[in-house]
Amino acid sequence: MIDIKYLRANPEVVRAAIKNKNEKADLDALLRVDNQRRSLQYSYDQLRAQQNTVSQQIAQKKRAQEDASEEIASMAKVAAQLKGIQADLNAANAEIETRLLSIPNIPEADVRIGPDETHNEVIRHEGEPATFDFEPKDHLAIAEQNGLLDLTRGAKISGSGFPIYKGAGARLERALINFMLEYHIQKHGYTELMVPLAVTRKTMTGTGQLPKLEADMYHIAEDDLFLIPTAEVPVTNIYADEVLSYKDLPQKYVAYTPCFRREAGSYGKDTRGLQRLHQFNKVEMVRFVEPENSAAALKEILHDAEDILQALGLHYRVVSLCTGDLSFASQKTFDLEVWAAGSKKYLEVSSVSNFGEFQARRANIRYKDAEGKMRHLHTLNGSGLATPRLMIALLETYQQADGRLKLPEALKPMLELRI
RNA sequence: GGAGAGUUGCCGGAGCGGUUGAACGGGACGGUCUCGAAAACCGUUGUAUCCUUAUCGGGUACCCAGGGUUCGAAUCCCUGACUCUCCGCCA
Repeated sequence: MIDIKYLRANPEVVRAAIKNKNEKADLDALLRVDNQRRSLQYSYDQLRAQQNTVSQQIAQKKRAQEDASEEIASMAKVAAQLKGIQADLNAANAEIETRLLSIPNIPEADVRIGPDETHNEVIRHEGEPATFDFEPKDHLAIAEQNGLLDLTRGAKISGSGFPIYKGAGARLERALINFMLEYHIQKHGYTELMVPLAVTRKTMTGTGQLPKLEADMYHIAEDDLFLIPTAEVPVTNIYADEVLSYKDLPQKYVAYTPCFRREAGSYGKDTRGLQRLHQFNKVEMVRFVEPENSAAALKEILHDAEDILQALGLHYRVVSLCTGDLSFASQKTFDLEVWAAGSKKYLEVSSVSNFGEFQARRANIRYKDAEGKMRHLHTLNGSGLATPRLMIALLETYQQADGRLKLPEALKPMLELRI
């Protein structure tokens, strides 16, 4: 959530951010209601002050057994007046809240301005693409030959986009999740959390998925709960409506969860095999930091995610997202795209973002700094990593001429696989 | 799913509808004392918003949330959320 005081002072900055992020929001209407609200609040406060004073006089008179009917009569009028103002004030506050929730975060100054992903900037490449002395197959062919997946039956029981991992495929998936969790816990110092997979509307609003993305969520109407699209949602919200101490910061959490995405309107776009799913597994890193440390923390999370790809010997590139491709809540994001050697393309396996105080404002997460001042902390997160496309890259990179796989050493301790 | 109890400030815990932002105790912070510490004593101890985004000072709101009654609500009424206990169901 944008600070309304900042918005009042810098409407043009916010207007530009909305435009550069391809969002829509009526700033003028918001500023107008904000003005109304403030003048209503002023009238309200004045009348209340009067009411409080006279009420005490009434109390005194009553105690002294004097007649206070005149005061009571005049206060009855004030009370009626207050009721009307209160109603207007509530309406104004509700409208401001609604409009404010639809204003995106402001991209950092060094984020390239561009309309869509074609304007993203590839910052660097790491590792070398695998080379073969045969024609490499794509992951579906490899999975089929080794019996790793059963997408047909997954679709039968739940619809397309709900994969079944089978036999060695299931074990590999489980090994990957465990490998990444342990890596972040042991080498990067994260604390693991296991969190609810269904969350409230308020929680979903706290991190910025709602109201914008409601159509992309699986919703349980009876309880008004949403299946999480990422562990970011429950993990970031663990401190909603709390005040931490600067001594508690920074905090680093890692969580594995399945993720659920309806992906409304994305049919037919890169959906082959495991590329785009309604349910997939992901290990997510989340950090709570003091504002002055969030830029450095962003780089650290990026490296934490990259470490996984490097440990698995995969070639990838780092992409800095332009404004048009930034998520609603993000102010700066790097994507990691892994090389799929058989499909011969880069696939996004991680998104690492700094949200500044945007989510902290929405979720009302504050902390007291060393001077005892109350401030909003900064939140960040990064996938570390999402498994489906990682699986694609692994299968395609480590395939051999006979169709069997020779998986990287790093996974050995997690699972003795012979496939 | 059924029955009951509860939700007050950093914590514990009071609070007849009218100087209650809230007794009392604890904690924390500052000070006195001390070579230093402990103890003792004194003082301070919230958030948001507005008046003026300096300071000082002041107004208003906040006792789970939202409504209602009243001149006036932490206190009365209604609805909801959550917590605890008992019963039922269940991995």
